[in-house]
Amino acid sequence: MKIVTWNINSVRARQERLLNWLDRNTPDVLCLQELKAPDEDFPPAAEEELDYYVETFGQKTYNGVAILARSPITDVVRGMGDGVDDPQSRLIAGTVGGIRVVCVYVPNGGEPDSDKWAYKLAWYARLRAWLERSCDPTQPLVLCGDFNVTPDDRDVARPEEWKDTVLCRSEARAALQGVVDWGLVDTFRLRNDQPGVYSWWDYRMLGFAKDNGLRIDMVYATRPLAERLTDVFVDRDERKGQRPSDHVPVGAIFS
DNA sequence: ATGGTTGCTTAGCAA
Repeated sequence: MKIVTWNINSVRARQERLLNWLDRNTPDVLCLQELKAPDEDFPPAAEEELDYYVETFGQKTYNGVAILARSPITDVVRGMGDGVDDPQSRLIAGTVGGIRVVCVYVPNGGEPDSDKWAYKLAWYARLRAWLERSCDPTQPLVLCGDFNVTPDDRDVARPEEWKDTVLCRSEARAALQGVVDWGLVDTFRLRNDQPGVYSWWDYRMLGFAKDNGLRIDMVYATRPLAERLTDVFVDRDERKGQRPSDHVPVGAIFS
C-alpha cells in the first residue's frame, strides 16, 4: 500500500506532470494540496484514463485539496465542520482499503505575528480538536500533507537562515507537535534519522540550485499502521525539469 | 529590510 502526499501548486499548471507521475508511480493513494482551482477544473484524465477514484475539495485561486485512490474512497469529509467560519479548502478525508486518509494543506502563516500567523496556529489547534472528535488513534490512519512546519533542524538545510520564519520558529513546531501527540508517527523518521532530505525549495533565490530546502511535507501514521511501514521515499527528481512544483512527492509504503 | 520566482488573475496577493 503506497501512500503519497504532494503539494502540486496548481493542478492546471501541473496537469501533465501529475498525469505522467501517476502513470509512472501508480500510488494506491495520492493526497494533493494547493489545487488552486475549483472542483470542475480537476483533470478528468486521472479518472477516465488512469482509473483513479478522485475526491476533491477545491477552491478558486487558492488552497484546494484532493484524494486520489486506485480503490473506492468512502466516508468522504470536506473541511473540519467545527462551526468556524472558514472559506479555505484545506482538509479532505476519506477511507481507502480500511485506512482512514486525511489530506491537509496547513496555512503557511505569512509573516511572524501577522493575522495569517494567528490563523495558522488556530488552524493547528482546530486540527487537533478535529482529530480527537472525528478519528481514532488506535485504528489505521494516515495524516498526509503540507504542514508548513519543519519538525526540527535536521529538516532545514540552513537553520540559522530560517529559524525565525513561520516554517521553523518554536511556536510552529509546538503546534505541529500538538497534532502529533494525538497519536501519530512521522513515517520518514522511522526509516531515516539523518539531516539533508527536503520536500520544498523556494522558487526564489535559486532555492533548489543551492539545495536550500526544508522538509515540510509529511506522511504521519497512527501506531497500528506505522507497525506495517516497509519503506519511505522523497521524489527529489520531481523538482527538476520544466515547470516543477516547488514541492516534491513524499511517500510511505505499508504492508 | 529587501530581494528573488511562480501562479492566478490581470495589479496585486499568496507562497
